[in-house]
Amino acid sequence: MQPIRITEIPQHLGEEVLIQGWLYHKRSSGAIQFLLLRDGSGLMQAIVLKSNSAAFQVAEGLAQESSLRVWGQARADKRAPTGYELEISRFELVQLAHDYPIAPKEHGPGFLMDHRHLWIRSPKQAALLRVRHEVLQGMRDFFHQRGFIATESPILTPAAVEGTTTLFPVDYFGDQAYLSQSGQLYLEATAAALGLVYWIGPAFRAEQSKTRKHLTEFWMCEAEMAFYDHQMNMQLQEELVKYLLERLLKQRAAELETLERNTASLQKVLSEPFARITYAEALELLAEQGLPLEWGDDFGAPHEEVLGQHFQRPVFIEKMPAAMKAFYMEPDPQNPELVLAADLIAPEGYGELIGGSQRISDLEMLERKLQEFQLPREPYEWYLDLRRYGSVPHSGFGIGVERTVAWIAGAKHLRECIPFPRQLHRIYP
RNA sequence: UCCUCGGUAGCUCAAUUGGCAGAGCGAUCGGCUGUUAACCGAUAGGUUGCUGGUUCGAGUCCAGCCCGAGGAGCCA
Repeated sequence: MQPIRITEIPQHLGEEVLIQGWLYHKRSSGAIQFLLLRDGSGLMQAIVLKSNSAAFQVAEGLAQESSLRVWGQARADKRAPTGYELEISRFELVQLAHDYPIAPKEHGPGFLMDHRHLWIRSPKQAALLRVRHEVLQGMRDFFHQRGFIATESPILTPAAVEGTTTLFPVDYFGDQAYLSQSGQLYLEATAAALGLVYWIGPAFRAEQSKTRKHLTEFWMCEAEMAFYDHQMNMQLQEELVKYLLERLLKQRAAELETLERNTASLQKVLSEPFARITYAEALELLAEQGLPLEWGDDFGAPHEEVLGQHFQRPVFIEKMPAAMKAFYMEPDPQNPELVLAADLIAPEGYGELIGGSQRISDLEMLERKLQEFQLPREPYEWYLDLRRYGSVPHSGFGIGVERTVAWIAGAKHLRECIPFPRQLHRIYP
């Protein structure tokens, strides 16, 4: 008999089916035992009656997370937690588990993180990982549908991309190399080769960050578009985020339900355009809200919170002072003190989702900027080549995978939005 | 790196002014004819993070260290 997955049960009511999975939880009441099974796709209740003595005996000896194959009749039953249950006729115990460490009760974050390899089996964590899958698959589909080429940037890099954030050093046959903090510069090269490109890959930041919004190893989806200006860039970002939201609300409603996500605020985001304000307007708004900033100051967590609260939807903040952003950003033709960059701030306190900008295409200006930012020229020679040979206006952005997952899923902490998070002083398991 | 809080059974937590180390969950055994983190009874389970100090006596007070959590800065 071909096994079916728990999510397929509604299509097999009244049939004898085979489910392969693990025991999530067990209850018993005299002549009946209730087994809560999980198979990776979902949870479902199975029952064993005492009249089936062979199966009943096996069920009595089962402990949490024992692996098994069960055969039985699938049916609808209002008393079952998911509305469906399986009356077991036969068992095959694959492996009997003993003393599973994670009990069906509350645990502290330290304990759960030490057992992350097992924690991901619990319903909410598994749901988060399915949401993550859908977000990543959505990104791939979105770009593929628009004719973007999926490409790659190197993880081992010879120099800092932006020269600012702390990097993880790696010994590279005696030379100093670093784990990449962004694939952007390389994407600019592939965009000049392929036109429209994107990649999804890890980024590494050795910041001593210790907050729920940061990981030392996280995933970014970065896109780079030849002949795109700043406005087209923001438009594409908005379309991507809305596509992901719409897809998740449709395809992963069950997971969002498991996660107890209030989807009304997400639905609302779909119904209207994202807010767009300039850095100068943001400063005015923040001053009105009692959080004044000096010109040139970057936003902190409380400022992002206030902006998100004010708009109740994602908000682009564009045209920041050039000095507070990266060297490669195109100056605003209206005011060269500003750059054609935009950050997309998520609502509900989830922080910065996207950072993007139009890139400098003029060779002389880029050379000048390297000097202003006191960056060495040699490591960037190849990057300058892109401005020597067929330079075009181009733009791009990077969207944080975990932050997108956290926002859509309503997760409190980024560490739950990646299978094995890497955090300050935590690299086990 | 800075600020705040914490570390007691496998887990989540109690323990009065410094005076016999406790409960629930989990585990094990038994009971219960539809459970919803089922319920009822029993059993096992401890170097109170580490080192030193004060004291007749320290889980409790003091000092140092280690580890964890939350927040800040930085960013995606």
